[in-house]
Amino acid sequence: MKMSKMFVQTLREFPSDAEVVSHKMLARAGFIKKLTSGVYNYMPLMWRVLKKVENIVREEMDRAGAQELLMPFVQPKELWEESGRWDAYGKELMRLKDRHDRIMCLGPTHEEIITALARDVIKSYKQMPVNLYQIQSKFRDEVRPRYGLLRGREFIMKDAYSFDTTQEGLDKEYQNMAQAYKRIFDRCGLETKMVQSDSGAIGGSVSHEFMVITDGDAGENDVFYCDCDYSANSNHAVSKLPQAEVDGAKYFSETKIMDTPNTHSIEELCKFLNIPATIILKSLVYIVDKKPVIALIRADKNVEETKLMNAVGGIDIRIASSAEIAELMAEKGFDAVPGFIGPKGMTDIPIIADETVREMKNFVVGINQTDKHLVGANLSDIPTIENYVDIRLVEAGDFCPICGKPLKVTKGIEVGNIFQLGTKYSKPMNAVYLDENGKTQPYIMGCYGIGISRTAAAAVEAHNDEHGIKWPIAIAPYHVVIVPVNIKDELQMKVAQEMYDKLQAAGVEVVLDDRDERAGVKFKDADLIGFPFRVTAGKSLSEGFVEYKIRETEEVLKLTPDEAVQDLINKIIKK
RNA sequence: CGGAAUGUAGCGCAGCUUGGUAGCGCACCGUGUUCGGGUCGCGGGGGCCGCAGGUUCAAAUCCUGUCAUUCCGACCA
Repeated sequence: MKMSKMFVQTLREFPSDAEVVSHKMLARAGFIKKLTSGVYNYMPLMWRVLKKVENIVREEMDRAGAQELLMPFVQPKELWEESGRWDAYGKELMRLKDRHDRIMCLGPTHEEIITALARDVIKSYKQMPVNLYQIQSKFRDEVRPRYGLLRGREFIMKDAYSFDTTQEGLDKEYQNMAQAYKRIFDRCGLETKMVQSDSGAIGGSVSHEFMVITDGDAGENDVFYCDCDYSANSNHAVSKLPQAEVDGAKYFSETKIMDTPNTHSIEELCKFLNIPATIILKSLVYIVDKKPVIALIRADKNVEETKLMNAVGGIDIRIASSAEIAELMAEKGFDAVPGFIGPKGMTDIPIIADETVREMKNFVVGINQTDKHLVGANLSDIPTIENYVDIRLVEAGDFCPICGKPLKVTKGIEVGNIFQLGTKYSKPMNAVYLDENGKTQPYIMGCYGIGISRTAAAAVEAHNDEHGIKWPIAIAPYHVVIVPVNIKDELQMKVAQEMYDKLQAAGVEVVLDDRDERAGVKFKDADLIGFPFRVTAGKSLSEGFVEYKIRETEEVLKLTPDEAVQDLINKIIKK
């Protein structure tokens, strides 16, 4: 490729709407151009990168025994009603009408479609196991698109779906996919962690996310991990806690109601009573699927909302507003403001207690009276708790649940995920086969996603410096740029052209920067675009050398043109 | 969906307070100059000042509405 012909425009400055480094770099280097919020044109350089990621994914999926197909991007409402997700999925599902007023949606994922397809084709246990995948654009109408390709509304995704007759079969395929994912991200030059996670709206039980670990702003998820291999997303992490004072006996000799004026926060209450937060039972009101839920937890800890939501089997959760709390109090015949709420009298409302509550004794708890708390209370003094569930948000410094060492926390970008769906879709959609005994059974399903465009952006997050991108070789748009410093210098151009021809003949993807620009411009663009290698034909040609620069390490070698060509062929083609 | 800001040329911005010929830098075209880290000069082209109303002799500028974009929060792969 001649640089003079390339459809690309690098910018002198970063676009003002870019926040994270991958977005800034990709926009400035001419890889992407925004069409509208969260929707981007993939320019030729970007498309080359995306195709490379796709091909790695494709090769590894095929190698793992999966088969590629392509499903429709526009989907009918009816299938989503069958699975129950038409109402459950929320506003991210982009809904639209066709000319006959039939209601459709743009595919944010394809469980419904693949399940419907499978039930038409897979009639017998003999047709399984099977794993089907596709690579295509998805659309999710995100509330707030941002971070360029990391969180677009339209994005490219690989999604795979497996069908098995047994849980053992699913387990096996799940491991198979986990290994394929490891290979895929390794080949893309990305270091990832496989972490336990919540399965969110897709549903199911077991799931893991593949996270690119980054210290940049773009890491959206907290990942807790330990030297011993344990790692989990914050919405799924569990931990052991250090010993804490959980018996308030030395502060309270009897159980009684005490005046605690103006103690609206735990901090104020601690100060007023001169006690640690570990002997306060905190009561929080959440709204899960529009209905109130009370969460109880030791007051020095915080509730992890996804865990709480799962504990009551909901699909949507938020903390209650003070108006909603007031309404709830009025309904139950109390008159208390936040800060004095407690489980007392909360009949017909789910009360979920965290594991930390179990061992508390002689503690302080709200009793739904403003400016009062019950002190020296015990579990027998509050409504019977039927279920103790871990709903606690893990914090750095908590101890690893496996080995007991302190957990560390880091930020990660989720680039892939794997879920065990079980019969979550096959059952409601009546997607069944006949087993060996001629009995009808639902498929046991799994699903496996990789964000293709997000992976490319994550690679930029992980590989850049102040000058621009440093693409890993496997997904770089081109391997090498050859820069004749002055295109009017016949020797420089001749050597550059010869190297270009040889590299191209050997299968190296090479760009010849034949633009009539000053050296500085070409060097800046080469760094910005992020070619892994740059070969400069310039003044040292008088001594018979070209300059050979490795973008990743900034290492510069003086080689003869033939040596440079050979070295590149060795590194890129023969690797 | 709550809070905040911004819409002026492909990109980055000024002008708006105090209404009166639409500007600057980069990019683009022509030309000369320079030639190893975003040269320098001269000459050009390109804008319904987001959109719609209103006030006014006159609106990028003032008023109202609307749309879009971005940031913080909540949510989310």
